[in-house]
Amino acid sequence: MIVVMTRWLDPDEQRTWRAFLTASRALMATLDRELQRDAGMPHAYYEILVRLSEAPGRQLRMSDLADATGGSRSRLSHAVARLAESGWVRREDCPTDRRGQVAVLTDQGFEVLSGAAPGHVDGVRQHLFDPLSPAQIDQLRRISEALVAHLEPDHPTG
Amino acid sequence: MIVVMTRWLDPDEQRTWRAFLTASRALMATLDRELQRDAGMPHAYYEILVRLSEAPGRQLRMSDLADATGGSRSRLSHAVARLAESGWVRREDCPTDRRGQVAVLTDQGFEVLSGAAPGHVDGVRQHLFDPLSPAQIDQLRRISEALVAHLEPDHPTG
DNA sequence: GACATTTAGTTGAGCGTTCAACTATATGAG
DNA sequence: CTCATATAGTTGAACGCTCAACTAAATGTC
Repeated sequence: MIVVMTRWLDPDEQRTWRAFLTASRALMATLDRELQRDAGMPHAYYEILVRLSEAPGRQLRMSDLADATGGSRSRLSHAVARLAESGWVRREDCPTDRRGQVAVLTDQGFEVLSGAAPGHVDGVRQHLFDPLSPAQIDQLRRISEALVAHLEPDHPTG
Repeated sequence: MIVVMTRWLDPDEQRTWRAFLTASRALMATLDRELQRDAGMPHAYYEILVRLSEAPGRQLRMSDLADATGGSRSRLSHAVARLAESGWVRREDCPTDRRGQVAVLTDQGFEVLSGAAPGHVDGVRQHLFDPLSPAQIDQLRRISEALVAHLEPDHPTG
């Protein structure tokens, strides 16, 4: 039996990891707080509305919506239930698969989204893009895509 | 009254923002799941133990610990209560400020941390550092530090 | 065509975070 | 010294997410 020793993070890696942790956490916390304050919804719910608004007919199968927003089916089920209570999303039976459900963005949901979007985009600009140079923005895209490509293969969906 | 139009994200910015969102979410979700599975605690709690283990006497004032882990005092209060239930952290009155509390890492807490650390570091390596080139790792540090510098100034602490 | 397996989605409990309200002590102004 | 204010920390409710267990319908196999 061979036990491979853990290679610890050297000071530079330590610094990178903690900076990344602090930055992404602070960024998400800030955007979440802004969205909660201005639109009364967390960022995760905003994203659901965005994906629906972009889909043909402003509707999407639950599974597709779950994949698009990168969460479990369970999470989406709860989230759509909540969004339906608010009147921003409506559920419909899927005509082609009797197990399926389709989430539909309501007109009211579209209104709310339209009201929230400008402020949110301003926030993303202010907190993410403005502090970075064009070169850094490009680097961030490549880095993120490399990480996604590496992580995606096997992520459980609950 | 002047209303400044929101400048929407162009396709490139859109792509960068979504990639970053997906990457950081998937990364944190993965590390969280691994830590929960291997050590029975979420990443946020692991971080609390790490900070305590690094402090002189393995102890820290609640406020300092809250700042170090980048969360609200309320969150820390709840978290330390939970960690104390597990026997990993102990509270003590602060000798110099009678309002104050000191969180102390217990020997058992140190053991648990020592057991969890190798697996977690492996995870960070595997999911964050391995997919990136040395240049990208350097870029990520600079980008993260720029974002932190821009965000830190005013973040409410609840 | 019957039966095992897979897929779609829901449900409820448990947990961690947020928010607002609160207690208690420390600090600063007059 | 006194009173207003600021700081340290806690508390409970509301909320969103995870996990495991579950129902129901679709698909593959013999």
